[in-house]
Amino acid sequence: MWDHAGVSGSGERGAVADRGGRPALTSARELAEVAQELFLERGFENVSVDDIAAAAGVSRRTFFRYFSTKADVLWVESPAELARFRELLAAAPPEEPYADVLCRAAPRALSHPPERRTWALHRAELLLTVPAVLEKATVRHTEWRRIATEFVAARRGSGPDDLVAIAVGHAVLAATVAAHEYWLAHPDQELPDIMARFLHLLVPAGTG
Amino acid sequence: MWDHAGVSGSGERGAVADRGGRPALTSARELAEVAQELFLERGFENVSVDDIAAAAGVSRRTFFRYFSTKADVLWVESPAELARFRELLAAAPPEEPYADVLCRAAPRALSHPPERRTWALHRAELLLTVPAVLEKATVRHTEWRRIATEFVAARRGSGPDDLVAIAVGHAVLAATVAAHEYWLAHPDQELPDIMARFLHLLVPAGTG
DNA sequence: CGACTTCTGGCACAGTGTGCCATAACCTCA
DNA sequence: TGAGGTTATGGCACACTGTGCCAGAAGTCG
Repeated sequence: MWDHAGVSGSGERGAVADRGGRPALTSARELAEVAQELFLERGFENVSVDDIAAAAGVSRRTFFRYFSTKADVLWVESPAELARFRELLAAAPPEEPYADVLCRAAPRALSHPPERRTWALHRAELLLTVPAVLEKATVRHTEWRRIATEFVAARRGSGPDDLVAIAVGHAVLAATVAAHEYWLAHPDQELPDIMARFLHLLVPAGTG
Repeated sequence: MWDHAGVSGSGERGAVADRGGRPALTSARELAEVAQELFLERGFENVSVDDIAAAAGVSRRTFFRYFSTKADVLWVESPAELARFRELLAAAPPEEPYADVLCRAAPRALSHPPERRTWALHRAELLLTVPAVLEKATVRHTEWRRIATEFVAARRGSGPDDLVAIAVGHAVLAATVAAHEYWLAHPDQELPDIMARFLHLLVPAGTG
């Protein structure tokens, strides 16, 4: 999940040296591209970091400067998606019920242009089926959840102990994960639609 | 989470040779005990498998015969808890609404005798705060969720594509995780109570 | 005793991730 | 042209994880 185009966040070194210094040989995106291709060909565990580095024309050591983990290479877009989620929530009209805002913002933050569809599907497949990758998901999931929780807490004027805010955060995450799994099983349907359905099922609506 | 006493499942070799052969020097439980102690003292990442093995009086190689991963040592009780969850669901009266059954069974499957309380808290802390451990949680979470989903699907007479069953499964898991996190922040409260509250908030009840 | 079974320990090996350091490639300013 | 600063790279050594392989220990049974 979290598949979408956008500007990479942390690992990005950029292809151009704008502040002087030696220009980078590659970029986080380029590495991610190469890696994902190899993963799809041979399977995640059958591709070593050396393989990725070699295919990208850099050294192993350099790879680990762009990504701190072999699995992290599949989460390049995550910071952009999280940022978009945050922005969509912040831009929502204050009088709109928070449940509605979330049900609208979450699918949109993870939507992608049509030409990226198969790419996103491939990515989702890797993220959801490869255990080693799935495990690394926890950190991103927590962040995604935290955004929703804090949004609800702010709307409700409550603190970090608000059971409802916590519950809604978990519900949003659960719906997101569920939707991606369902999408893999039914690639003919559209991810945002699936997400919306799960969100309406899962987000506690009775409380405003 | 998933903290409770019970008979370990897979890794258990037992302390007695009942089918002939050399008797085991240790047991999965014993290893887990030693390991958890070390983790609490020095922190998960500052304890190597060699350390655990040495403290338990076995070789590194033997440790990996009991547990396939260093983190797995913290999930010894998991099979027992999953089994209990399954049993509680199976034993529920068929006329009771599935949401009620789940809200009753889930907290009970993870409840523990009072003398294990601090032990369970320590365990939960390790499971929820140490990234390397948290990551390994996904597999157990999936199983926990699957049990709930299949139970609901059976009750509703639906298949694996039933959105409601999937959503409820995710809701049960979300409530379980949320409850454990909340418990860590409020150790004075009782875990089953917290779980019940989150379950009532999160499990879609409108659908029977 | 020998035959069979199970658990153990040691070793070698591939792979991951990190710290350290020398060096390459670019900038600006003189 | 060259010096000094900055950034990226590459190589090496190292600790650790997890696995395959195999010899051998320690029981049971006939």
